[in-house]
Amino acid sequence: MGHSQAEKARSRERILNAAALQLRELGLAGISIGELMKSARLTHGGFYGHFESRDDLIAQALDRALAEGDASAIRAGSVKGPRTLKSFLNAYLSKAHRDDPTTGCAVAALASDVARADPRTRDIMTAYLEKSFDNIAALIEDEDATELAISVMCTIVGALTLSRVASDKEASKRILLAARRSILDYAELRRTSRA
Amino acid sequence: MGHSQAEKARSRERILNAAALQLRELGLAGISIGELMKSARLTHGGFYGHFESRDDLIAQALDRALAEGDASAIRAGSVKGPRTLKSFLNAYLSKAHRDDPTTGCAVAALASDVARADPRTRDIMTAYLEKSFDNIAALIEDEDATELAISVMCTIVGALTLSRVASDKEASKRILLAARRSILDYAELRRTSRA
DNA sequence: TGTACATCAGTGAACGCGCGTTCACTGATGTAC
DNA sequence: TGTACATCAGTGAACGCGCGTTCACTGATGTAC
Repeated sequence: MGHSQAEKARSRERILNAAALQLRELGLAGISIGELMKSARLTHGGFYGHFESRDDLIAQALDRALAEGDASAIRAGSVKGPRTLKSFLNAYLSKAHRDDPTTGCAVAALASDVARADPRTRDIMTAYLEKSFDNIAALIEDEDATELAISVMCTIVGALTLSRVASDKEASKRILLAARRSILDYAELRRTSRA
Repeated sequence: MGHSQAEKARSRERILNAAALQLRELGLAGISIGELMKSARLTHGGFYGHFESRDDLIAQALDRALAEGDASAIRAGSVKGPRTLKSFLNAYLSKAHRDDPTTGCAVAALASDVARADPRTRDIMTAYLEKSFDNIAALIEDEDATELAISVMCTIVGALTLSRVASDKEASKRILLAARRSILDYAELRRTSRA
């Protein structure tokens, strides 16, 4: 069985990582402690040695899912060359991201779930949203970068979510492309109209 | 008790209307047949005289919620004067709409839920999305109205959802305003740059 | 108009099930001598 | 180095609960005579 502090910490990590994936796959309501512990190669009873309650786990898993989705977007967006608005959009609005919610952006995967959740849970995503706005604003040269960044975030989250709703492959692709083109076109128009 | 066909149909309507509200309030996973029947002033057992199963109910309630949310947006958007992109956005991205999901747009309320649902459920929302794109396109004079309409839909659904996530009143308002201003600004820039 | 009967919308007890949570226990490891 | 004991991460049976679903039943209404 083993019981060093380090081993316990490792178990906790396995649970939390699995939860961050399952949260995005199944939604806030879809996570089950039994299934979660099974996928962390443990039995359900041990859960309460690591977390206070299901709510506590969900709060922490949401935090992790947000950080992880963010990190993977940053990685994917800068694979070739420097990180630009365009490279970021290409990664975020890609088929790969659409088809694998479990490792992707937790906002797109969980926004309407979290909108219905208790304030504590909403606080967690709200804090991440502010960070996202800043990150996107940093990719834009514009006199009102923050406002544009907020609207870009709304568009890409909406587009990714709706592309996952769309049961028709063609329609799904069209949503991703329309969002991507409109954002880049708008950014360009603002730049030229300023000159 | 009463048992004319008309009375049964009226019971069914009560159930379906309550379901359409509760779906947007609680999400696909949040609807409970017991609670639903209670709020339709019936007992749980009677449910199966009206619907085949919970899944069947959810499919029909989603359809109704989408239609109802759409109708209310159209009504609100045309209260004063003619229906324009601006008046539509004012209604859709309003505090009133943000604060009452139960009677509002079912896409904003349920998109990430439906993204995880079975194809049958996704079909229902997909069909509605296509209609929405057309409705929005009709409000725009643009040479590529459809593409713009898709991106507008993504932005307003994202904005409304994220404004409901935001636990801070100020931040929530800022999201609605940023989306509204960006969309109108973009539409305007396209118009002037064409000339 | 009044009585007897058929219909069937709605009732409520019962079902099996999976859930979150608790807790007495196990047994591998670390520590003391 | 070897033995005895304490620690405590993880186990698994048990809990109460609410869920979706089934079904024998009730009793108000509509119909036939």
